[in-house]
Amino acid sequence: MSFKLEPDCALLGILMNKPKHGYEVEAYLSSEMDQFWHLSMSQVYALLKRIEKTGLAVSSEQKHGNRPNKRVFSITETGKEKFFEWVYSPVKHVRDLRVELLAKLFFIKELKLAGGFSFIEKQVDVLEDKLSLIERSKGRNQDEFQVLLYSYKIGQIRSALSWLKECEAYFYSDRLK
Amino acid sequence: MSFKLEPDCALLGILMNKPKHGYEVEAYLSSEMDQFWHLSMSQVYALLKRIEKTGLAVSSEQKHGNRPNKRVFSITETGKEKFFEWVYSPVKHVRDLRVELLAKLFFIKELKLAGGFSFIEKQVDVLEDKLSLIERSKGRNQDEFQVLLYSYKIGQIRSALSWLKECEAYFYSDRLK
DNA sequence: AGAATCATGTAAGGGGTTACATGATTCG
DNA sequence: CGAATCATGTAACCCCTTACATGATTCT
Repeated sequence: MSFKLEPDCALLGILMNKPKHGYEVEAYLSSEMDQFWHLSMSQVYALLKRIEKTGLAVSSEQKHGNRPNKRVFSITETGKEKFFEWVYSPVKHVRDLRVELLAKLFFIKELKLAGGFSFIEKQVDVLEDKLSLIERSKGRNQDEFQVLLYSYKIGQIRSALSWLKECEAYFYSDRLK
Repeated sequence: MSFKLEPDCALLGILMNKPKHGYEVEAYLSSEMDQFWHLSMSQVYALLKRIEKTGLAVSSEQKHGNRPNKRVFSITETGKEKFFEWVYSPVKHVRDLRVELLAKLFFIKELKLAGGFSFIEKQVDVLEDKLSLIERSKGRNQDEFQVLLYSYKIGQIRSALSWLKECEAYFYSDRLK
């Protein structure tokens, strides 16, 4: 893992349905995902280049009239594997819920992938483990400031857990898969 | 503002009590602040250099025996102004509560600064404004996914707000200042 | 005619991480 | 005697942001 996975995997998700060129990817991002994630034009091109370099996608030029060529990126088999591995892995840190977990949920819904319900269960487990670890540490600790920090984390995790219940409702239709 | 304020201002806080050299700053960081914030040795040296370049601190070499010289950094008047401005400003984003707000609270307590209680009030106001904005947007919005995102944010802010009540208790002694 | 959209990038610059380089002293 | 601590940095590398450069087409 030589690069940060998050933005690359999300772009892979965008290429899952059909091959797209940079401008198209950006258009998709800003119309469908802008609510929770944003990438600049330049960054999209840079990431697509990186994704190609690491073998997760391949590109080919498409001519159209005398306008500049489009460089169309298609996801490879390796890319698909990477994407599925990513999309079904719960995030490890609470700070990654807002963007990365949202992105995963988005793709599971958007690409009509199976297992959304059980994916959320996995994320719940991760957070519950974290919660009980912190609660135990808090009990053992006397430092007032440290206790304040633990309280913060506990609050954030509890609120995330009850939000995940809402997410389960959103994925209710996948329940039997 | 040509640089990210957060780490620089925190280092300024460490220099507030007395001048320190790089190694000492790092030692302070890892013994007192490591619970919520970490900087590598190299990064400490780099940041101190930057702080000096921007006039927030000055350094002088101190010889001691035949060991390598210490470069001791002292905060300047400009640096102090910057620090006070930073330390009493509430953070604008929920994502900055965990590290940056904690750091501010830490310094207010550690340096026995006045106004901790009212600082927390300011932070509460910022979050309440954000909360009511989001709640209004949520009411107007029909998209299920967007609503899920709003729910997440609302949950995080509510939990942060009730945590700030705990912080007020921690700063109770400053109440009359 | 001028603005927005389509379409692709490069360049410069800042931020941060990890590894590397150096060397004395002090503790166990 | 070897490990940890004291003490300072540089170099390489990756990530991301902003600004810049180019040029056709289509909408108003």
